[in-house]
Amino acid sequence: MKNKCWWHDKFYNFGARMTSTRRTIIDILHSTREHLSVEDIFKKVHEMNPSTGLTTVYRTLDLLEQMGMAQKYIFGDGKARYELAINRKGKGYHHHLVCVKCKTIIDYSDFTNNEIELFKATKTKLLKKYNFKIVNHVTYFYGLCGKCQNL
Amino acid sequence: MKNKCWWHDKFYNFGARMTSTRRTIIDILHSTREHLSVEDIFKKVHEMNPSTGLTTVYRTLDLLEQMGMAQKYIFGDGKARYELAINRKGKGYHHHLVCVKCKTIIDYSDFTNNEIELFKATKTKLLKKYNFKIVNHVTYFYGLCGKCQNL
DNA sequence: AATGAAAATGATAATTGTTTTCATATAGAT
DNA sequence: ATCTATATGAAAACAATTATCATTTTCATT
Ligand SMILES: [Mn+2]
Ligand SMILES: [Mn+2]
Ligand SMILES: [Zn+2]
Ligand SMILES: [Zn+2]
Repeated sequence: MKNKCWWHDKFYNFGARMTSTRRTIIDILHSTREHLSVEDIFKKVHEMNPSTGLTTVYRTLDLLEQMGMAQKYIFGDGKARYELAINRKGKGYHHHLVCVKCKTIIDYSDFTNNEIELFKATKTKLLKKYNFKIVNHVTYFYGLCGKCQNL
Repeated sequence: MKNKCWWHDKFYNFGARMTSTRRTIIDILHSTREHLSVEDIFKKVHEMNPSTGLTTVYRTLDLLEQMGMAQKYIFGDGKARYELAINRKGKGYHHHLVCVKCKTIIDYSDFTNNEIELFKATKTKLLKKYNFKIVNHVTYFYGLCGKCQNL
């Protein structure tokens, strides 16, 4: 692994090394808008380098999550799914709409000011009332996507 | 199983029968404020009737969820947890605060009018914008409980 | 460029939570 | 009391994830 890239330092500061498999996985996550399962990612890695083991994919995703570079989701189909926390388009924090029928996942990030305000208020309230310090929150909206409503 | 109870009809309408194990499990869920794992529930059932199998506990919880009597949660420790949807104290829909350190789970149900209003608005917005029909939503607040903040 | 210690990897086995299977037992309508 | 659909328990199967350990790779130091 010769040439550096922007995340080299991130890894270094975390006491981790940059390897080609890790870079491949980051690239894969970068290049999709989907919420890939570990198996999905493994298959894609395998196309580039068939000698890579599934274990390494698990370990890398775990690392990325700990570094705050990736988000892990458990939508309810029994397998973890991952997404870059900060992607190329700067898409940051967002929620998810999960179709209970076809399992499609839609990102929902266009929050209204009202929604943003409210979260801040809730944060304050929970700290006061329950002495609970929120570091993040996750919301899943379950329902029916357009297609599935007409079946 | 002789005497009827209030949920007898609920079962009947669902084409399900009332059995002593099912009643035991409902009682267990009724008598706690915790979010019990399947294993937790199995242990308690086992105290009352050691011949009950774990499979039946799984099956019963599944049934209760399908009937809308229980809620299943996956908080992130890899095991499902259950809670009665409508309990004796009439506690209904609520969110959860999950301490990332000690894994304590706190119920959070005292929503402000503002919060309730906003959810309705969001529901409408999502239907309009994504043509997505929400049937329910789940929010997990992750953070540090009072105790764990001072460690 | 060669060296060496720390970190990463892959193959395999082990673990864990959950589901399936199937023969037997039970609920509850008749 | 009888009968049939439903529920059950034991065991095996399953699927996702994690642990183990010998080998390879990274990268700071020579
Ligand atoms: Mn997303
Ligand atoms: Mn709860
Ligand atoms: Zn759908
Ligand atoms: Zn805590």
